[in-house]
Amino acid sequence: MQVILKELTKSFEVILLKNLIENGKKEVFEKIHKNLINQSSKEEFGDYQCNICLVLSKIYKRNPREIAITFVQILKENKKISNLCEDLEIAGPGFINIKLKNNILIEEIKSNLQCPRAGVPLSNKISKSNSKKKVIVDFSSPNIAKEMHVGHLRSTIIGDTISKIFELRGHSVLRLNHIGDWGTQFGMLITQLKDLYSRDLKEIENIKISDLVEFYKASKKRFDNEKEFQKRSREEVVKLQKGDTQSIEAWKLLCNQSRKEFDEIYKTLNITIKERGESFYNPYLKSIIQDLKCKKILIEDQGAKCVFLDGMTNKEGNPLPLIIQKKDGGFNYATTDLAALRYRFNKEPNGDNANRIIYVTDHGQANHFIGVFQVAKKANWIPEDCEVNHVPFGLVQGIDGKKLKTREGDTIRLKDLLSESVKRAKEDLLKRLENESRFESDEFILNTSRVIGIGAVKYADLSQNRITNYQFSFEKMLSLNGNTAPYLLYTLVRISGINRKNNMTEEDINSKSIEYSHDLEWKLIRKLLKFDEVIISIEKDLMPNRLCNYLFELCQTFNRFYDQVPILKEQKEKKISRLSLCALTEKTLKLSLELLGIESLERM
RNA sequence: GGGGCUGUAGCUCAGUAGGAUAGAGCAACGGUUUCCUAAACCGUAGGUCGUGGGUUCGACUCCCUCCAGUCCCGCCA
Repeated sequence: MQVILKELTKSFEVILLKNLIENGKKEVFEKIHKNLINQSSKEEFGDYQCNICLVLSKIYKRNPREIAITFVQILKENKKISNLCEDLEIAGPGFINIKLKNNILIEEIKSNLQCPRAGVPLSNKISKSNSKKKVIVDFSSPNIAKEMHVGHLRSTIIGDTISKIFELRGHSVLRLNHIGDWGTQFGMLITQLKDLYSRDLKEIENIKISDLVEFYKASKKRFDNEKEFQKRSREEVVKLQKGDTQSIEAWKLLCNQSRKEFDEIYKTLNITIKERGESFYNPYLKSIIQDLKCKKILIEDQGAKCVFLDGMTNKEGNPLPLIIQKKDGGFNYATTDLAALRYRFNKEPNGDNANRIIYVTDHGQANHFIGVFQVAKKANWIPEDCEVNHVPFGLVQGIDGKKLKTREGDTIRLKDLLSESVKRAKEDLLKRLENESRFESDEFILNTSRVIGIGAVKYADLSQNRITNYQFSFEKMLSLNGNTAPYLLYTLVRISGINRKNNMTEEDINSKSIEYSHDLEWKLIRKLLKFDEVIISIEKDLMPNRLCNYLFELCQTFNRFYDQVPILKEQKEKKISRLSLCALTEKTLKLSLELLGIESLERM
C-alpha cells in the first residue's frame, strides 16, 4: 500500500501548505511536513493516522481539536482523498484516523495477486532519488585455513537476505566474499607445508591436507614455540609478497583446499557469492599511501604511517591512529579495507562503480569501520550521493549466556551445527509420523527434515534484532510454536492442504466477484497489504528481523482466519474470495521465505 | 582513559520516523476438534521500559548524568 500512502500524503501536504499560507505560517512547512501520515498505532484506529493538528496547535496557539475539525472539513472536500478514504475521524486530543475504502483494499489485493513481487514496487516506481542503484554487499568473509563458525553464519545469512531484498527492489547487487586470503599467517602455513610434505614442493598437485584446521593449529603452535620456524616463516612471507613462483603455488594450494570446504557450506545454505579475497587489492595498496600523502593526511609516527582519527583517543589520551603502513613497510587490514572501498566506488574498468557499500561483520569491528570510513571521507574517496554502511551484529551465545562453544571448549564447526539441526528435525518428524500412524517415503523424510533443520537455524538468526547477542537453542528454533521457521512452514502447509482439496478450476477462481464480510478476513487483508512497507523499511535500515516479525504476525492472522472462517464449504463467491486471500498469503509467504533463504514445503 | 553496543514481564525477545490502554513466544493455569494438517486457535495471570534529570502538548523512543554488562583501542584480521 506504499503507493496509496504516497498518494494520500501528497494530497495531505497540499492541503497543509494551503492551510499554513492562509494562516501566514508558510515558512514552517518544511519543518513539519515530514511523516505527515503514519501507520496507525493500533489496528482499531484505522489504517493510517495524521497527528499534524497537535503540531499546528502550538503554531496557531489554538485548541488542537478545533484545528482538527476545520482541517478535516477541507480534507473531505478533496476528491482524491474522498475516493480513497472511508471516513476521517477525529479522536483523542486531535488525532485524525484514516480508514481506507473497502473497494480500494480489494483492488490492491487483486493487483498484488497478479504482481510477481506480491505488491512490492520497484525502487524507481516510488521516487526518482531512490532509483536503481549498484549496491555492494560485503559478507561472509571466512579466513583461509580456518574453520567457518557461527559468526560467519550470521554474516552469511544476514548478507544474503539483505542482497535479496535489494534485488527484489530492482537494484543491481554485487555480493562480495572478502576472504582472508593474504597476510602474515601464510608464512607459517607455507613453511609447515614444506616441512610436512616435500621441501621443494615438487609434486604439489598431489598434496592433500586431510584437515586444514588441524594443519593451521599445528603450524600456529610451532610458530609460537620454535624460533627457527618463526624465522623461516617470516622469510617465507617476504618471498610470497615478492611473488616467488613456488610460494605462490603453495599459497594457491592452501586457498583451493579451503575454498572446497567453504563451497560445501555455501551449497548447504544455498548461498551465491562472488569470491574476491583481500589479495585482489594488493596492486592498489601502494597508491593508497601515495594518495593519502598527497592529500597531506598521512603522518609518520614511531616509524609507522598513520592517519589520526578525530574524536578518538588511546589509553594515554593521545589521538588514536589508524595504521596504514607498518614500520617494516608491510600493509595491514586497514590498508586493504581502504583500497577495497576506493576500488568499489571507482568507475569501471578500475572499479565497481558502486553507489552503496554494505559491510556485514560482527560488532567487534565497529570501531575499525568508524576509522576506515572517517579516513575515506577525509581522502574524498566516497563520492557524493554514495553511501557506506556497517551492518554490525552481535555474538551467538549458548544457553549459558557465554560465547557458543562445544563441551570441550572448542569453537563449533558450522558443518556440525547444521547437521545437528537436520538430525533433530528428523527425529521430531519421525516421532510425529509414528504418533499419527503416517507413512512417508525416505525421500520425503530426508528432504523435509533438511528444509526444516536448515530453515530453523537461518530463521532463528534472522528473526533476532541483529545488533544484540542472541542465545542459540535448537529446542527453541525447531519448536512448532512461536516465531520459528516450522511455524511459518506449517502455515504454508495448511494453505497447500486447502489447494489440494479444492476442486475449482483456474477459470472459476479468476472470477471478478470478490467480497468480504468477516472481521478476520479484513484483518488478514490489512496485514497482507503491509508487506511492501516492511520490505521498504528494511531496504532503508537493513534490519531483516522486521520481515520475520511481519511474517509471524501474518501467519498468526492467517491461522486465526483459518480457524474460524470456513473456506471450501462455502458457496462459490465466498469461496473464491477466501481462496484469493489464501493465495496471496501463500504468495507473500513463499516470496518472503525465499528472501530469507528458506525453502518452502507443501507437506510436513 | 577514550570509543561502540546493550539494559523492556520469571525466561527469550519485538517495539520504524516521539503519539492514544507498552506487545509476542516460552513457562503456569483454564478452554476449543462431525470442518481445509490441533505442529493450530481462544482466554487468565504477569511491567515504576536500569537510575536521576532535561526537551516536548505528548518520551520505551530524542539530549545529559550516573549504575551494570559486553566488545574494541600502534604495528593480528
